[in-house]
Amino acid sequence: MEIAAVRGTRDILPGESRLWAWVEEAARRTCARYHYEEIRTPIFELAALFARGIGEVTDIVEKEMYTFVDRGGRELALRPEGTAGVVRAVLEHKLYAGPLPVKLFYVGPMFRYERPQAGRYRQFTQFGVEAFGSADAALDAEIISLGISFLTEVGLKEWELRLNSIGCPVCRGPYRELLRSRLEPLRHELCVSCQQRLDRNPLRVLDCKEEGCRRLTEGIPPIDEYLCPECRRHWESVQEHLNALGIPFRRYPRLVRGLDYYTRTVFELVTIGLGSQDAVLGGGRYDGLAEMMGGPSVPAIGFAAGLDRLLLGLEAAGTLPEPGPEVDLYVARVGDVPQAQVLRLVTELRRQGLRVDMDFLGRSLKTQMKTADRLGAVFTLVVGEGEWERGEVLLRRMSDGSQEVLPREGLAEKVAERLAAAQAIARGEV
RNA sequence: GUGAGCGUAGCUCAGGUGGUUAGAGCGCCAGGUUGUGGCCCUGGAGGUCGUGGGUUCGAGUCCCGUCGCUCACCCCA
Repeated sequence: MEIAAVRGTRDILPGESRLWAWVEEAARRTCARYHYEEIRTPIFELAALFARGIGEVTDIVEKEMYTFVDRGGRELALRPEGTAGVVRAVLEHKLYAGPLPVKLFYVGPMFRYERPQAGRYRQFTQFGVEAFGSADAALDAEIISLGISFLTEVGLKEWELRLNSIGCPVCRGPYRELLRSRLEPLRHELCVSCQQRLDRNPLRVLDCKEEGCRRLTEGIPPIDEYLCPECRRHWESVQEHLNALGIPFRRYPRLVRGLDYYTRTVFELVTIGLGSQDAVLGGGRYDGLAEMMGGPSVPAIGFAAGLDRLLLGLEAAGTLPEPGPEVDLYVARVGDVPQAQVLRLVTELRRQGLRVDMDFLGRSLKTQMKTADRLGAVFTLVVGEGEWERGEVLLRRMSDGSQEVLPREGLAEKVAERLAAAQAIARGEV
């Protein structure tokens, strides 16, 4: 086999796929509780959408997009994140003209051309939430609360909420200039990438991990001391709401995030045990994005959670759910019973709603039992020559090995009864 | 794009200083019980040692290239 899954992509095999279904269900359940509804947007869009939405000078747009030209000459790109497409859809369908706020979520694959490493893939899956049409700080708190509810729902207990406000264009301008004027004289002492950041997006110097850069920026007052009155009020209100909800957070002045569209609130939920890719959920407010994309001014806030990363974190924490039984019933065939009749019986049982499998390899009873055991079958139905000729089958309860002979007629109902009883006992209800 | 580490059975890995038929555990299949799972025992199948070249009487082992994977930087979920 010389053809393998391409770099940065991977197959989710049975065993892991059940975990994905479980995480996505948790996301859907959580969204339902907060009344956020699902939106499904295309996996590819015009490349210009992302350039305009995310920012021309971001790494994502400059070097990480999967772009291609289709047969019609359109410049397209696989979506590198979810927000731009959702905003496009909201504008295109004028959802902002309906009941507000518009509260949406999505789950699906995103694509970025980066070097893969732990918790980072070229195709990865994000669960994201966006709310449009309100600048109320209570909505910021709701979104953050939703994010935490989701993490709680999947059993992630160790997290830290990092929170900051990066203001609006009005207050960010002067602060950017302050940064420039303070750092320009020290330019040669900054790391190479920070020297570039100084020209392009000075805010990003703040979250550089280089020790040297950190020291140089230590004395600079945090951005939240430079917020305009409206942004300051919003920032304080967000914190008050979180306090009222009992959600602990850490003010994190260095948190600025890399996407251009953020305004005011930015936040990150980080987890432990994930190496350097520990941010499992991140987002913020983007009040200017709709307008930047040619629509009316629609304030909005959202987050995206990396599900690949989240699953890694849960695995590291050892809190993933145990696999349950794969079938309710395994049907074992012994002797000269025609396979066609067994298949028919199995199909009847399945039509009753039971989860049933059977042997297709003509293996020994012992091996079939072993298979039933491995699948976690609650019962094994032994279809043997003798009983079959008398119109009977043998039902074995795997937990204790007890067996009973049942008539072939009306079997599905009987098995369903026994199964319900066994499951009630397993749940400790009896 | 930069740096480092690693490629041996389906999986996880052993294989001092080069030496004959390349091993283990788990998994799979069969048997021990001619109709009964978990535990145990026996046997079996399964490997171009990533790949190409070089050194050598001889390379899984040493050298170089190449491909792949992993981790980190960058950035981000």
